[in-house]
Amino acid sequence: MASDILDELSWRGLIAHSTDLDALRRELTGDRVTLYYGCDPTAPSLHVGNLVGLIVLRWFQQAGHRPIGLAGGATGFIGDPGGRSSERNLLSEAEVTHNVERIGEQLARFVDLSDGRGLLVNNIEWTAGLSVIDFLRDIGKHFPVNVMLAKETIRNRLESGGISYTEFSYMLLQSLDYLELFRRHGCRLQVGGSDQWGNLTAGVDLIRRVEAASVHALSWPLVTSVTGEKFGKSTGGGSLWLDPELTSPYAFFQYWINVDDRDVGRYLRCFTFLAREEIEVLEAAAVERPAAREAQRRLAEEITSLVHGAAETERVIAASRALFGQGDLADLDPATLAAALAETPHATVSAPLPSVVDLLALTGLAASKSAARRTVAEGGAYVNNVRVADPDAAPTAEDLLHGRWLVLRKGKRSLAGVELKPA
RNA sequence: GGCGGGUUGCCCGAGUGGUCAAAGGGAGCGGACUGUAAAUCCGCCGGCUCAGCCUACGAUGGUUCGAACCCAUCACCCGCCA
Repeated sequence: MASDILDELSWRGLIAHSTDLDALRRELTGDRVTLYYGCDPTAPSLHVGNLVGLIVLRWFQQAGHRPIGLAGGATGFIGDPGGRSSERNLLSEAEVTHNVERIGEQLARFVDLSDGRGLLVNNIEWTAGLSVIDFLRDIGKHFPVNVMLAKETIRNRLESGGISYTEFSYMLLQSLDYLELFRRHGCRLQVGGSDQWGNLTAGVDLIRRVEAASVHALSWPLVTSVTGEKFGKSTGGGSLWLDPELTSPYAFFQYWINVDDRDVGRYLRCFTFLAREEIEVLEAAAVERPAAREAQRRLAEEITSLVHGAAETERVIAASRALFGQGDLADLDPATLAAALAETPHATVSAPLPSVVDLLALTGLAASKSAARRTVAEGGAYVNNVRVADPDAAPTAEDLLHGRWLVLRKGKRSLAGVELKPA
């Protein structure tokens, strides 16, 4: 049963590279294997880019193995040179500490930590007390610089303007993590995105040299959308965060609802735990009846409940159904309308209603009043689904739904609520 | 330490005294079309009290009627030399 894990991951498009796959498969069919995935605390939240890692950990846990989530309190200070063309800005200690805490909470939601079935660690534990001399003698000695220079991440940086010694050293720290987890917890597998492959194998090499042990690394392909690298960037341009404070569950849900038809099958495979047969049915449906958007709906529901829980997902679905439904907004009952608008960006205003331009800016639908003015001029502004022509006109009392609300829309899919505060 | 090159709007990148809120591309936004999709076409894309005004071309100061463009100083980046 547990032997199916690699096949499962492979079917889901989650295997890019691996060290000896057959040897890994043998280990996985035997005893419980301990594996780890690390995230650096570069922000106070993980984003969808890290979601694959969390999902992979859970797959392994479900297959009976023991996952370790690592929050990089130490590596977060250094900055991973991979995937970028220039140096990172260093974070302050307070930022890193705060971020580690938040990220730990998120990791804990995907990995069952009860009864030692999973672990949460911070690499500051074994690096804080490490002296420079010990580090250079015990770790640095095992890293041939010529090998490091050949790694793709380093090479890219050398070609695009250089790299500091600090970031150059990142690989050593990540390798040290693997070594420590091997020693402390018998960790024999590190998983990560394919951009981490160089760091993953560096750890494997270090363990072979120091401990004469053969351990494994497994990477998944970086998830991309058909239209290019903008995956994970929400339509507003920012990242899609897992933290509801940074990306509202409504916006999160909407992102997945709007996924391109060509991507939806792939995303169902790698971002959900739905059974193969079910995904195949959904993929077929997406081809045969694209208008129904069943696959996107299911994808959005699954991922949103994975990240934000079933209850929040119910609220978001209800809101989307109410606001994007065919019916007249005026027909929605007050409770439904209020609940729906609560999920969208919204603003509260008092007595004399502001102009449409002000409302667009106030709710954040438009980045500025100038942008709002443009939207109106372009015919993209709607109040209660009715296009607005005059940017300076203010909605009247008759426009208010149930005497209190306005549904503001920009374009086809950006909605916001406005509530009139009772005088 | 020396010499040379560079720093432009979300990103890339043109611009070397007025015609510059700054070419072009990408991203993004709106419209038409539609399926809260893609493709295509059209329009937009610094801010504001919007036929006008304000702020911007690494920072500061200067020359000039006038500077992203000239000069000086500083900061950072890149290359070559020591």
